[in-house]
Amino acid sequence: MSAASTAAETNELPHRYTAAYANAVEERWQRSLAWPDGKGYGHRQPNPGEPGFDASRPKFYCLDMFPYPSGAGLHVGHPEGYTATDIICRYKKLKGFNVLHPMGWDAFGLPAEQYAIATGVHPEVTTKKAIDNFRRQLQRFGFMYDWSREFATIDPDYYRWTQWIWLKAYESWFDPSARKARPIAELEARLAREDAAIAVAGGASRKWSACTKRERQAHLDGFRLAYLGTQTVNWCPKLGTVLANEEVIDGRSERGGFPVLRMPLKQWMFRITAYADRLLEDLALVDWPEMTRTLQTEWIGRSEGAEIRFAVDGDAEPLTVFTTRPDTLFGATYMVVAPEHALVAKAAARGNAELAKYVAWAKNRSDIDRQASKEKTGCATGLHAVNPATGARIPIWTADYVLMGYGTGAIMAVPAHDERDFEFAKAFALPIVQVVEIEGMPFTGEAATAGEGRAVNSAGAHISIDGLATADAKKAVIAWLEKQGIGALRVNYRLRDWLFSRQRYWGEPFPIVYDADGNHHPVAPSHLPLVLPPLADYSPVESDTPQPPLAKARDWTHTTAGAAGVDPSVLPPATPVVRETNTMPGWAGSCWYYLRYCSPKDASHFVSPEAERYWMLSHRAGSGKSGVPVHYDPATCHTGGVDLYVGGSEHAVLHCLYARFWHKMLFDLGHVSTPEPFGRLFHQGMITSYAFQRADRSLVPTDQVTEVAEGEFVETATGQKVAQIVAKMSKSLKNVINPDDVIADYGADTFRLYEMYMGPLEASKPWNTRDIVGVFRFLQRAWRLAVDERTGEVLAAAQPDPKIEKLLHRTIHKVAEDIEKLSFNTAIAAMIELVNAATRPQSMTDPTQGGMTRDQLGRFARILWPFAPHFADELGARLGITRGTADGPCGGIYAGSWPEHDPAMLVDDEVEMPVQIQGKIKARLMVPAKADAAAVEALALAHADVVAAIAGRPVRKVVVVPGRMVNIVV
RNA sequence: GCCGGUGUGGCGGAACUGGCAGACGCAGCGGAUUCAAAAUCCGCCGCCCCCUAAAGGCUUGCAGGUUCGAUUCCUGUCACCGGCACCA
Repeated sequence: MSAASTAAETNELPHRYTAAYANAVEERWQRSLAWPDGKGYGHRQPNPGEPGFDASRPKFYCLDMFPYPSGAGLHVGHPEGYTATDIICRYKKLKGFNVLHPMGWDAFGLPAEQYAIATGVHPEVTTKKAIDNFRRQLQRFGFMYDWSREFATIDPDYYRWTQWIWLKAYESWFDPSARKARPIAELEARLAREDAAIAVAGGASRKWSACTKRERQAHLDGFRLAYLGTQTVNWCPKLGTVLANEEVIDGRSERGGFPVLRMPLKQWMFRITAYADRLLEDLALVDWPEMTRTLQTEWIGRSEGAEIRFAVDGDAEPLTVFTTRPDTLFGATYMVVAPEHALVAKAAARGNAELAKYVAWAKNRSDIDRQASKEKTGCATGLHAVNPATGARIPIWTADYVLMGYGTGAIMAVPAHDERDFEFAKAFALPIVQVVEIEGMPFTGEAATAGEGRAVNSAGAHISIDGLATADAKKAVIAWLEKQGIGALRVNYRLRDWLFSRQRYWGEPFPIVYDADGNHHPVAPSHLPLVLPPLADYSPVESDTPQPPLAKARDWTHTTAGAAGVDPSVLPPATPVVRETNTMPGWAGSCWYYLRYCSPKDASHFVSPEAERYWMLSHRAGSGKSGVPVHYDPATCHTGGVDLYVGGSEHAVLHCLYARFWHKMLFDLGHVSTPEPFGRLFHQGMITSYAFQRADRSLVPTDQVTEVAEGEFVETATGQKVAQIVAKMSKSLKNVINPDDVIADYGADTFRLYEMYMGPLEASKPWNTRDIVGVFRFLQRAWRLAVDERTGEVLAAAQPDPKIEKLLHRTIHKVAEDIEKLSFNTAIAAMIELVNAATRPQSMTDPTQGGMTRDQLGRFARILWPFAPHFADELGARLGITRGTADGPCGGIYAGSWPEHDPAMLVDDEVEMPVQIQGKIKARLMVPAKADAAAVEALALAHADVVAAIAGRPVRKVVVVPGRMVNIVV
């Protein structure tokens, strides 16, 4: 299948565009455009204020999702998005934009650490090797990144600022009245000024001035955006680490089968829930795929309802629940609390053995198990609550279908109108009372009826809502609850605060120390970075209590406040302290990397304010403003951020939500100028591969299959027929394509063209090696059109062919339009059509006849340049239009030189119009493009074929769409 | 179960705002060139009916609807893919 030529051909046609020739051309251009420092090649984009910066040009910030360099190198999915962004960036350069297109490495995290533990090679070594390999591969594709801006998240110069941003969150709180983050010092000053009463340990409250420093600190800690909180996690003592839910099966670790405990663990959290509403609202302002916005909306999961406090028999503390259906309060016949709920512990303390047993069982039941079996389980607590509407004494149960992490971890159960409550009531013989009548859904007692309707059986001594529609009933109940002081309107979110600690080595250390009393204190920003200490043994510790690997670095963890860099006003320098040994999760570094690219070398800011403003802030199209805005103005500015962000939809929720959260914090604190990080987001589809499937749906590796006939495959060993299907590429199926091999066989330009020609960028599509030759032949044909394969001389027509000139204008127009739409497959199709039309027939012996003129070839080279840059640069050089120096604005073809097209060339004088009768085409007719409807109708009705088809029937109606078609109804 | 997406020739795909379905590429077939082959150039190429051709009929997952006209809009339905999943 190799496109390599034979030796004989090479001798005869030394300038034939073969794979070897393409590779030589590509490597030569990559060398000739290389920067003297050897750090890359291509386009270096200066910042405002730097030499060579042109303020008159518009800006375009285009970003690829941060790659995680694995030891396996690039797979064919990586270059798909990267080629797309390279095309649009090169196009924007030809259109005269200042283009920021950076690349770097997301290099902390679990995969590298697991690999290191398995191989015994330090993650720093393997990670750096993987980065070097990734960079080499990306450069071989000819992607014109600004390599002068490259960095990795593991660089101390970078994670210094990751730690700095985390400290900003630590030092801030969310002010609900202003709906934004503010320095916590402002809160502290206000509390002192107002001498506010604050809650202190033991449930008492005390004036600020009467509180101890500790009490004040504890109060403030409850407001921090980065705070120490407790969350139930899957802890595996044997593995010495926390496990994700999907890594736990039947209470045991997926790997090794070791017992896993669900235990509460104190860890660093982010108060992302404070931003839930803004994260939701601002989704309306960004140009993102509808699907992604929907996913984030559902992830945040806003729901409106009420909080209701039920009095508990024999307990001063009420039981608070959240419900979206306060109108069904009369139907609440029992209560359920999560097994982790504080009330359960109180009840169990009375010596209820059965309850204790149930709770112990439920607590260790993993989420996976709960999902596998939705059979209702539970246990009565022996406690009772009072339904405030009916005054009835109702039992309080505990059951694991109520989740501690949502709402208040407690519900009022309305079995008549909630499927889950109904199942539970049936299982434990609890009373069921209908309180809503739904049209078309009579309540029979056989099943719950969920939905809106009218309240029934809802009249009591204190409140009556009978007959009210659900919406009104809700309002009435909430108003009554508020008046009684036992409830209120409340908004609840599915989104939970973000667990930000990992018991792992390969991550950013937290700039935090603890004193002897366990109080935490920040490291002063001036002492950053807090460098990850080198550790020879970074494998997890087997233990019943979490002991992160960093705990082994005793010399590092045990230090003094002064040595750690704690401000002397906070702790005296000689105070012994212990460092935080958890590290940040893999997400940390990717939450703000797009900002660092704006000024990657700035030693005094995480991003230079001027650079940040230039690249991130812009006026909205049609706002009538131009130039760089001074500050964000919602009336005239774009929501902001990166102009085009391209990456897979697997990051649609977590990464894109976390980054938005960080960005909004920084925006509130005045460190960035836009409310959103990514103005426009696009997901490229997945590149799949063919795989083979037996009749029983099991899969067969590709190398164990033989094609016996066109499209017919059998398993080689058994001769059984197998079906060809589309599947993800995987090592086990042996259907993985290595980009290096494809480049060797066809060259990088062909690879780029093939991936863009496969189909729409957003669609997932199967790799088919057989199809690559199509775009390779296109390049060969284009080369042959312009260059003599024997001599290497340019072959140009002396005179332009008017038909080709017209087609060239149309192609220029279409390619520009399609690039703007990211419709690269159709842009390439248009260029193929142009080249096919201009190709000389074999019978044409005089090369100055046919083909294109030098000028036409030059314009063609420019529109091809974004797609196949090496080819276009080589052609451009032969035509004398390529500068070919490393520091040119584009490296190759000139910036701002996208060819003009003449709009007059896009219209035809005469058009062919089909004539339909009853919607079926019966004739075709050539009419002047400007002909009016009446004239076209007359021409159509006079046409011989039309007359014959009408066959004397009366014409009832004639529809004429000028320039399109004629439809005659008889 | 819920939400979202996608279904077009042998294959990947194209089609503006409801207006000629199948651009372009692959595969296949035929021809020119060649001693021959490769490469190249030219042409054919949705399905059915048919010896062939003309003519005709059918065709955008399936069944309906709206319309002069539907791949496009609406209703129902099937299949596949993705996400969420006891969220009160």
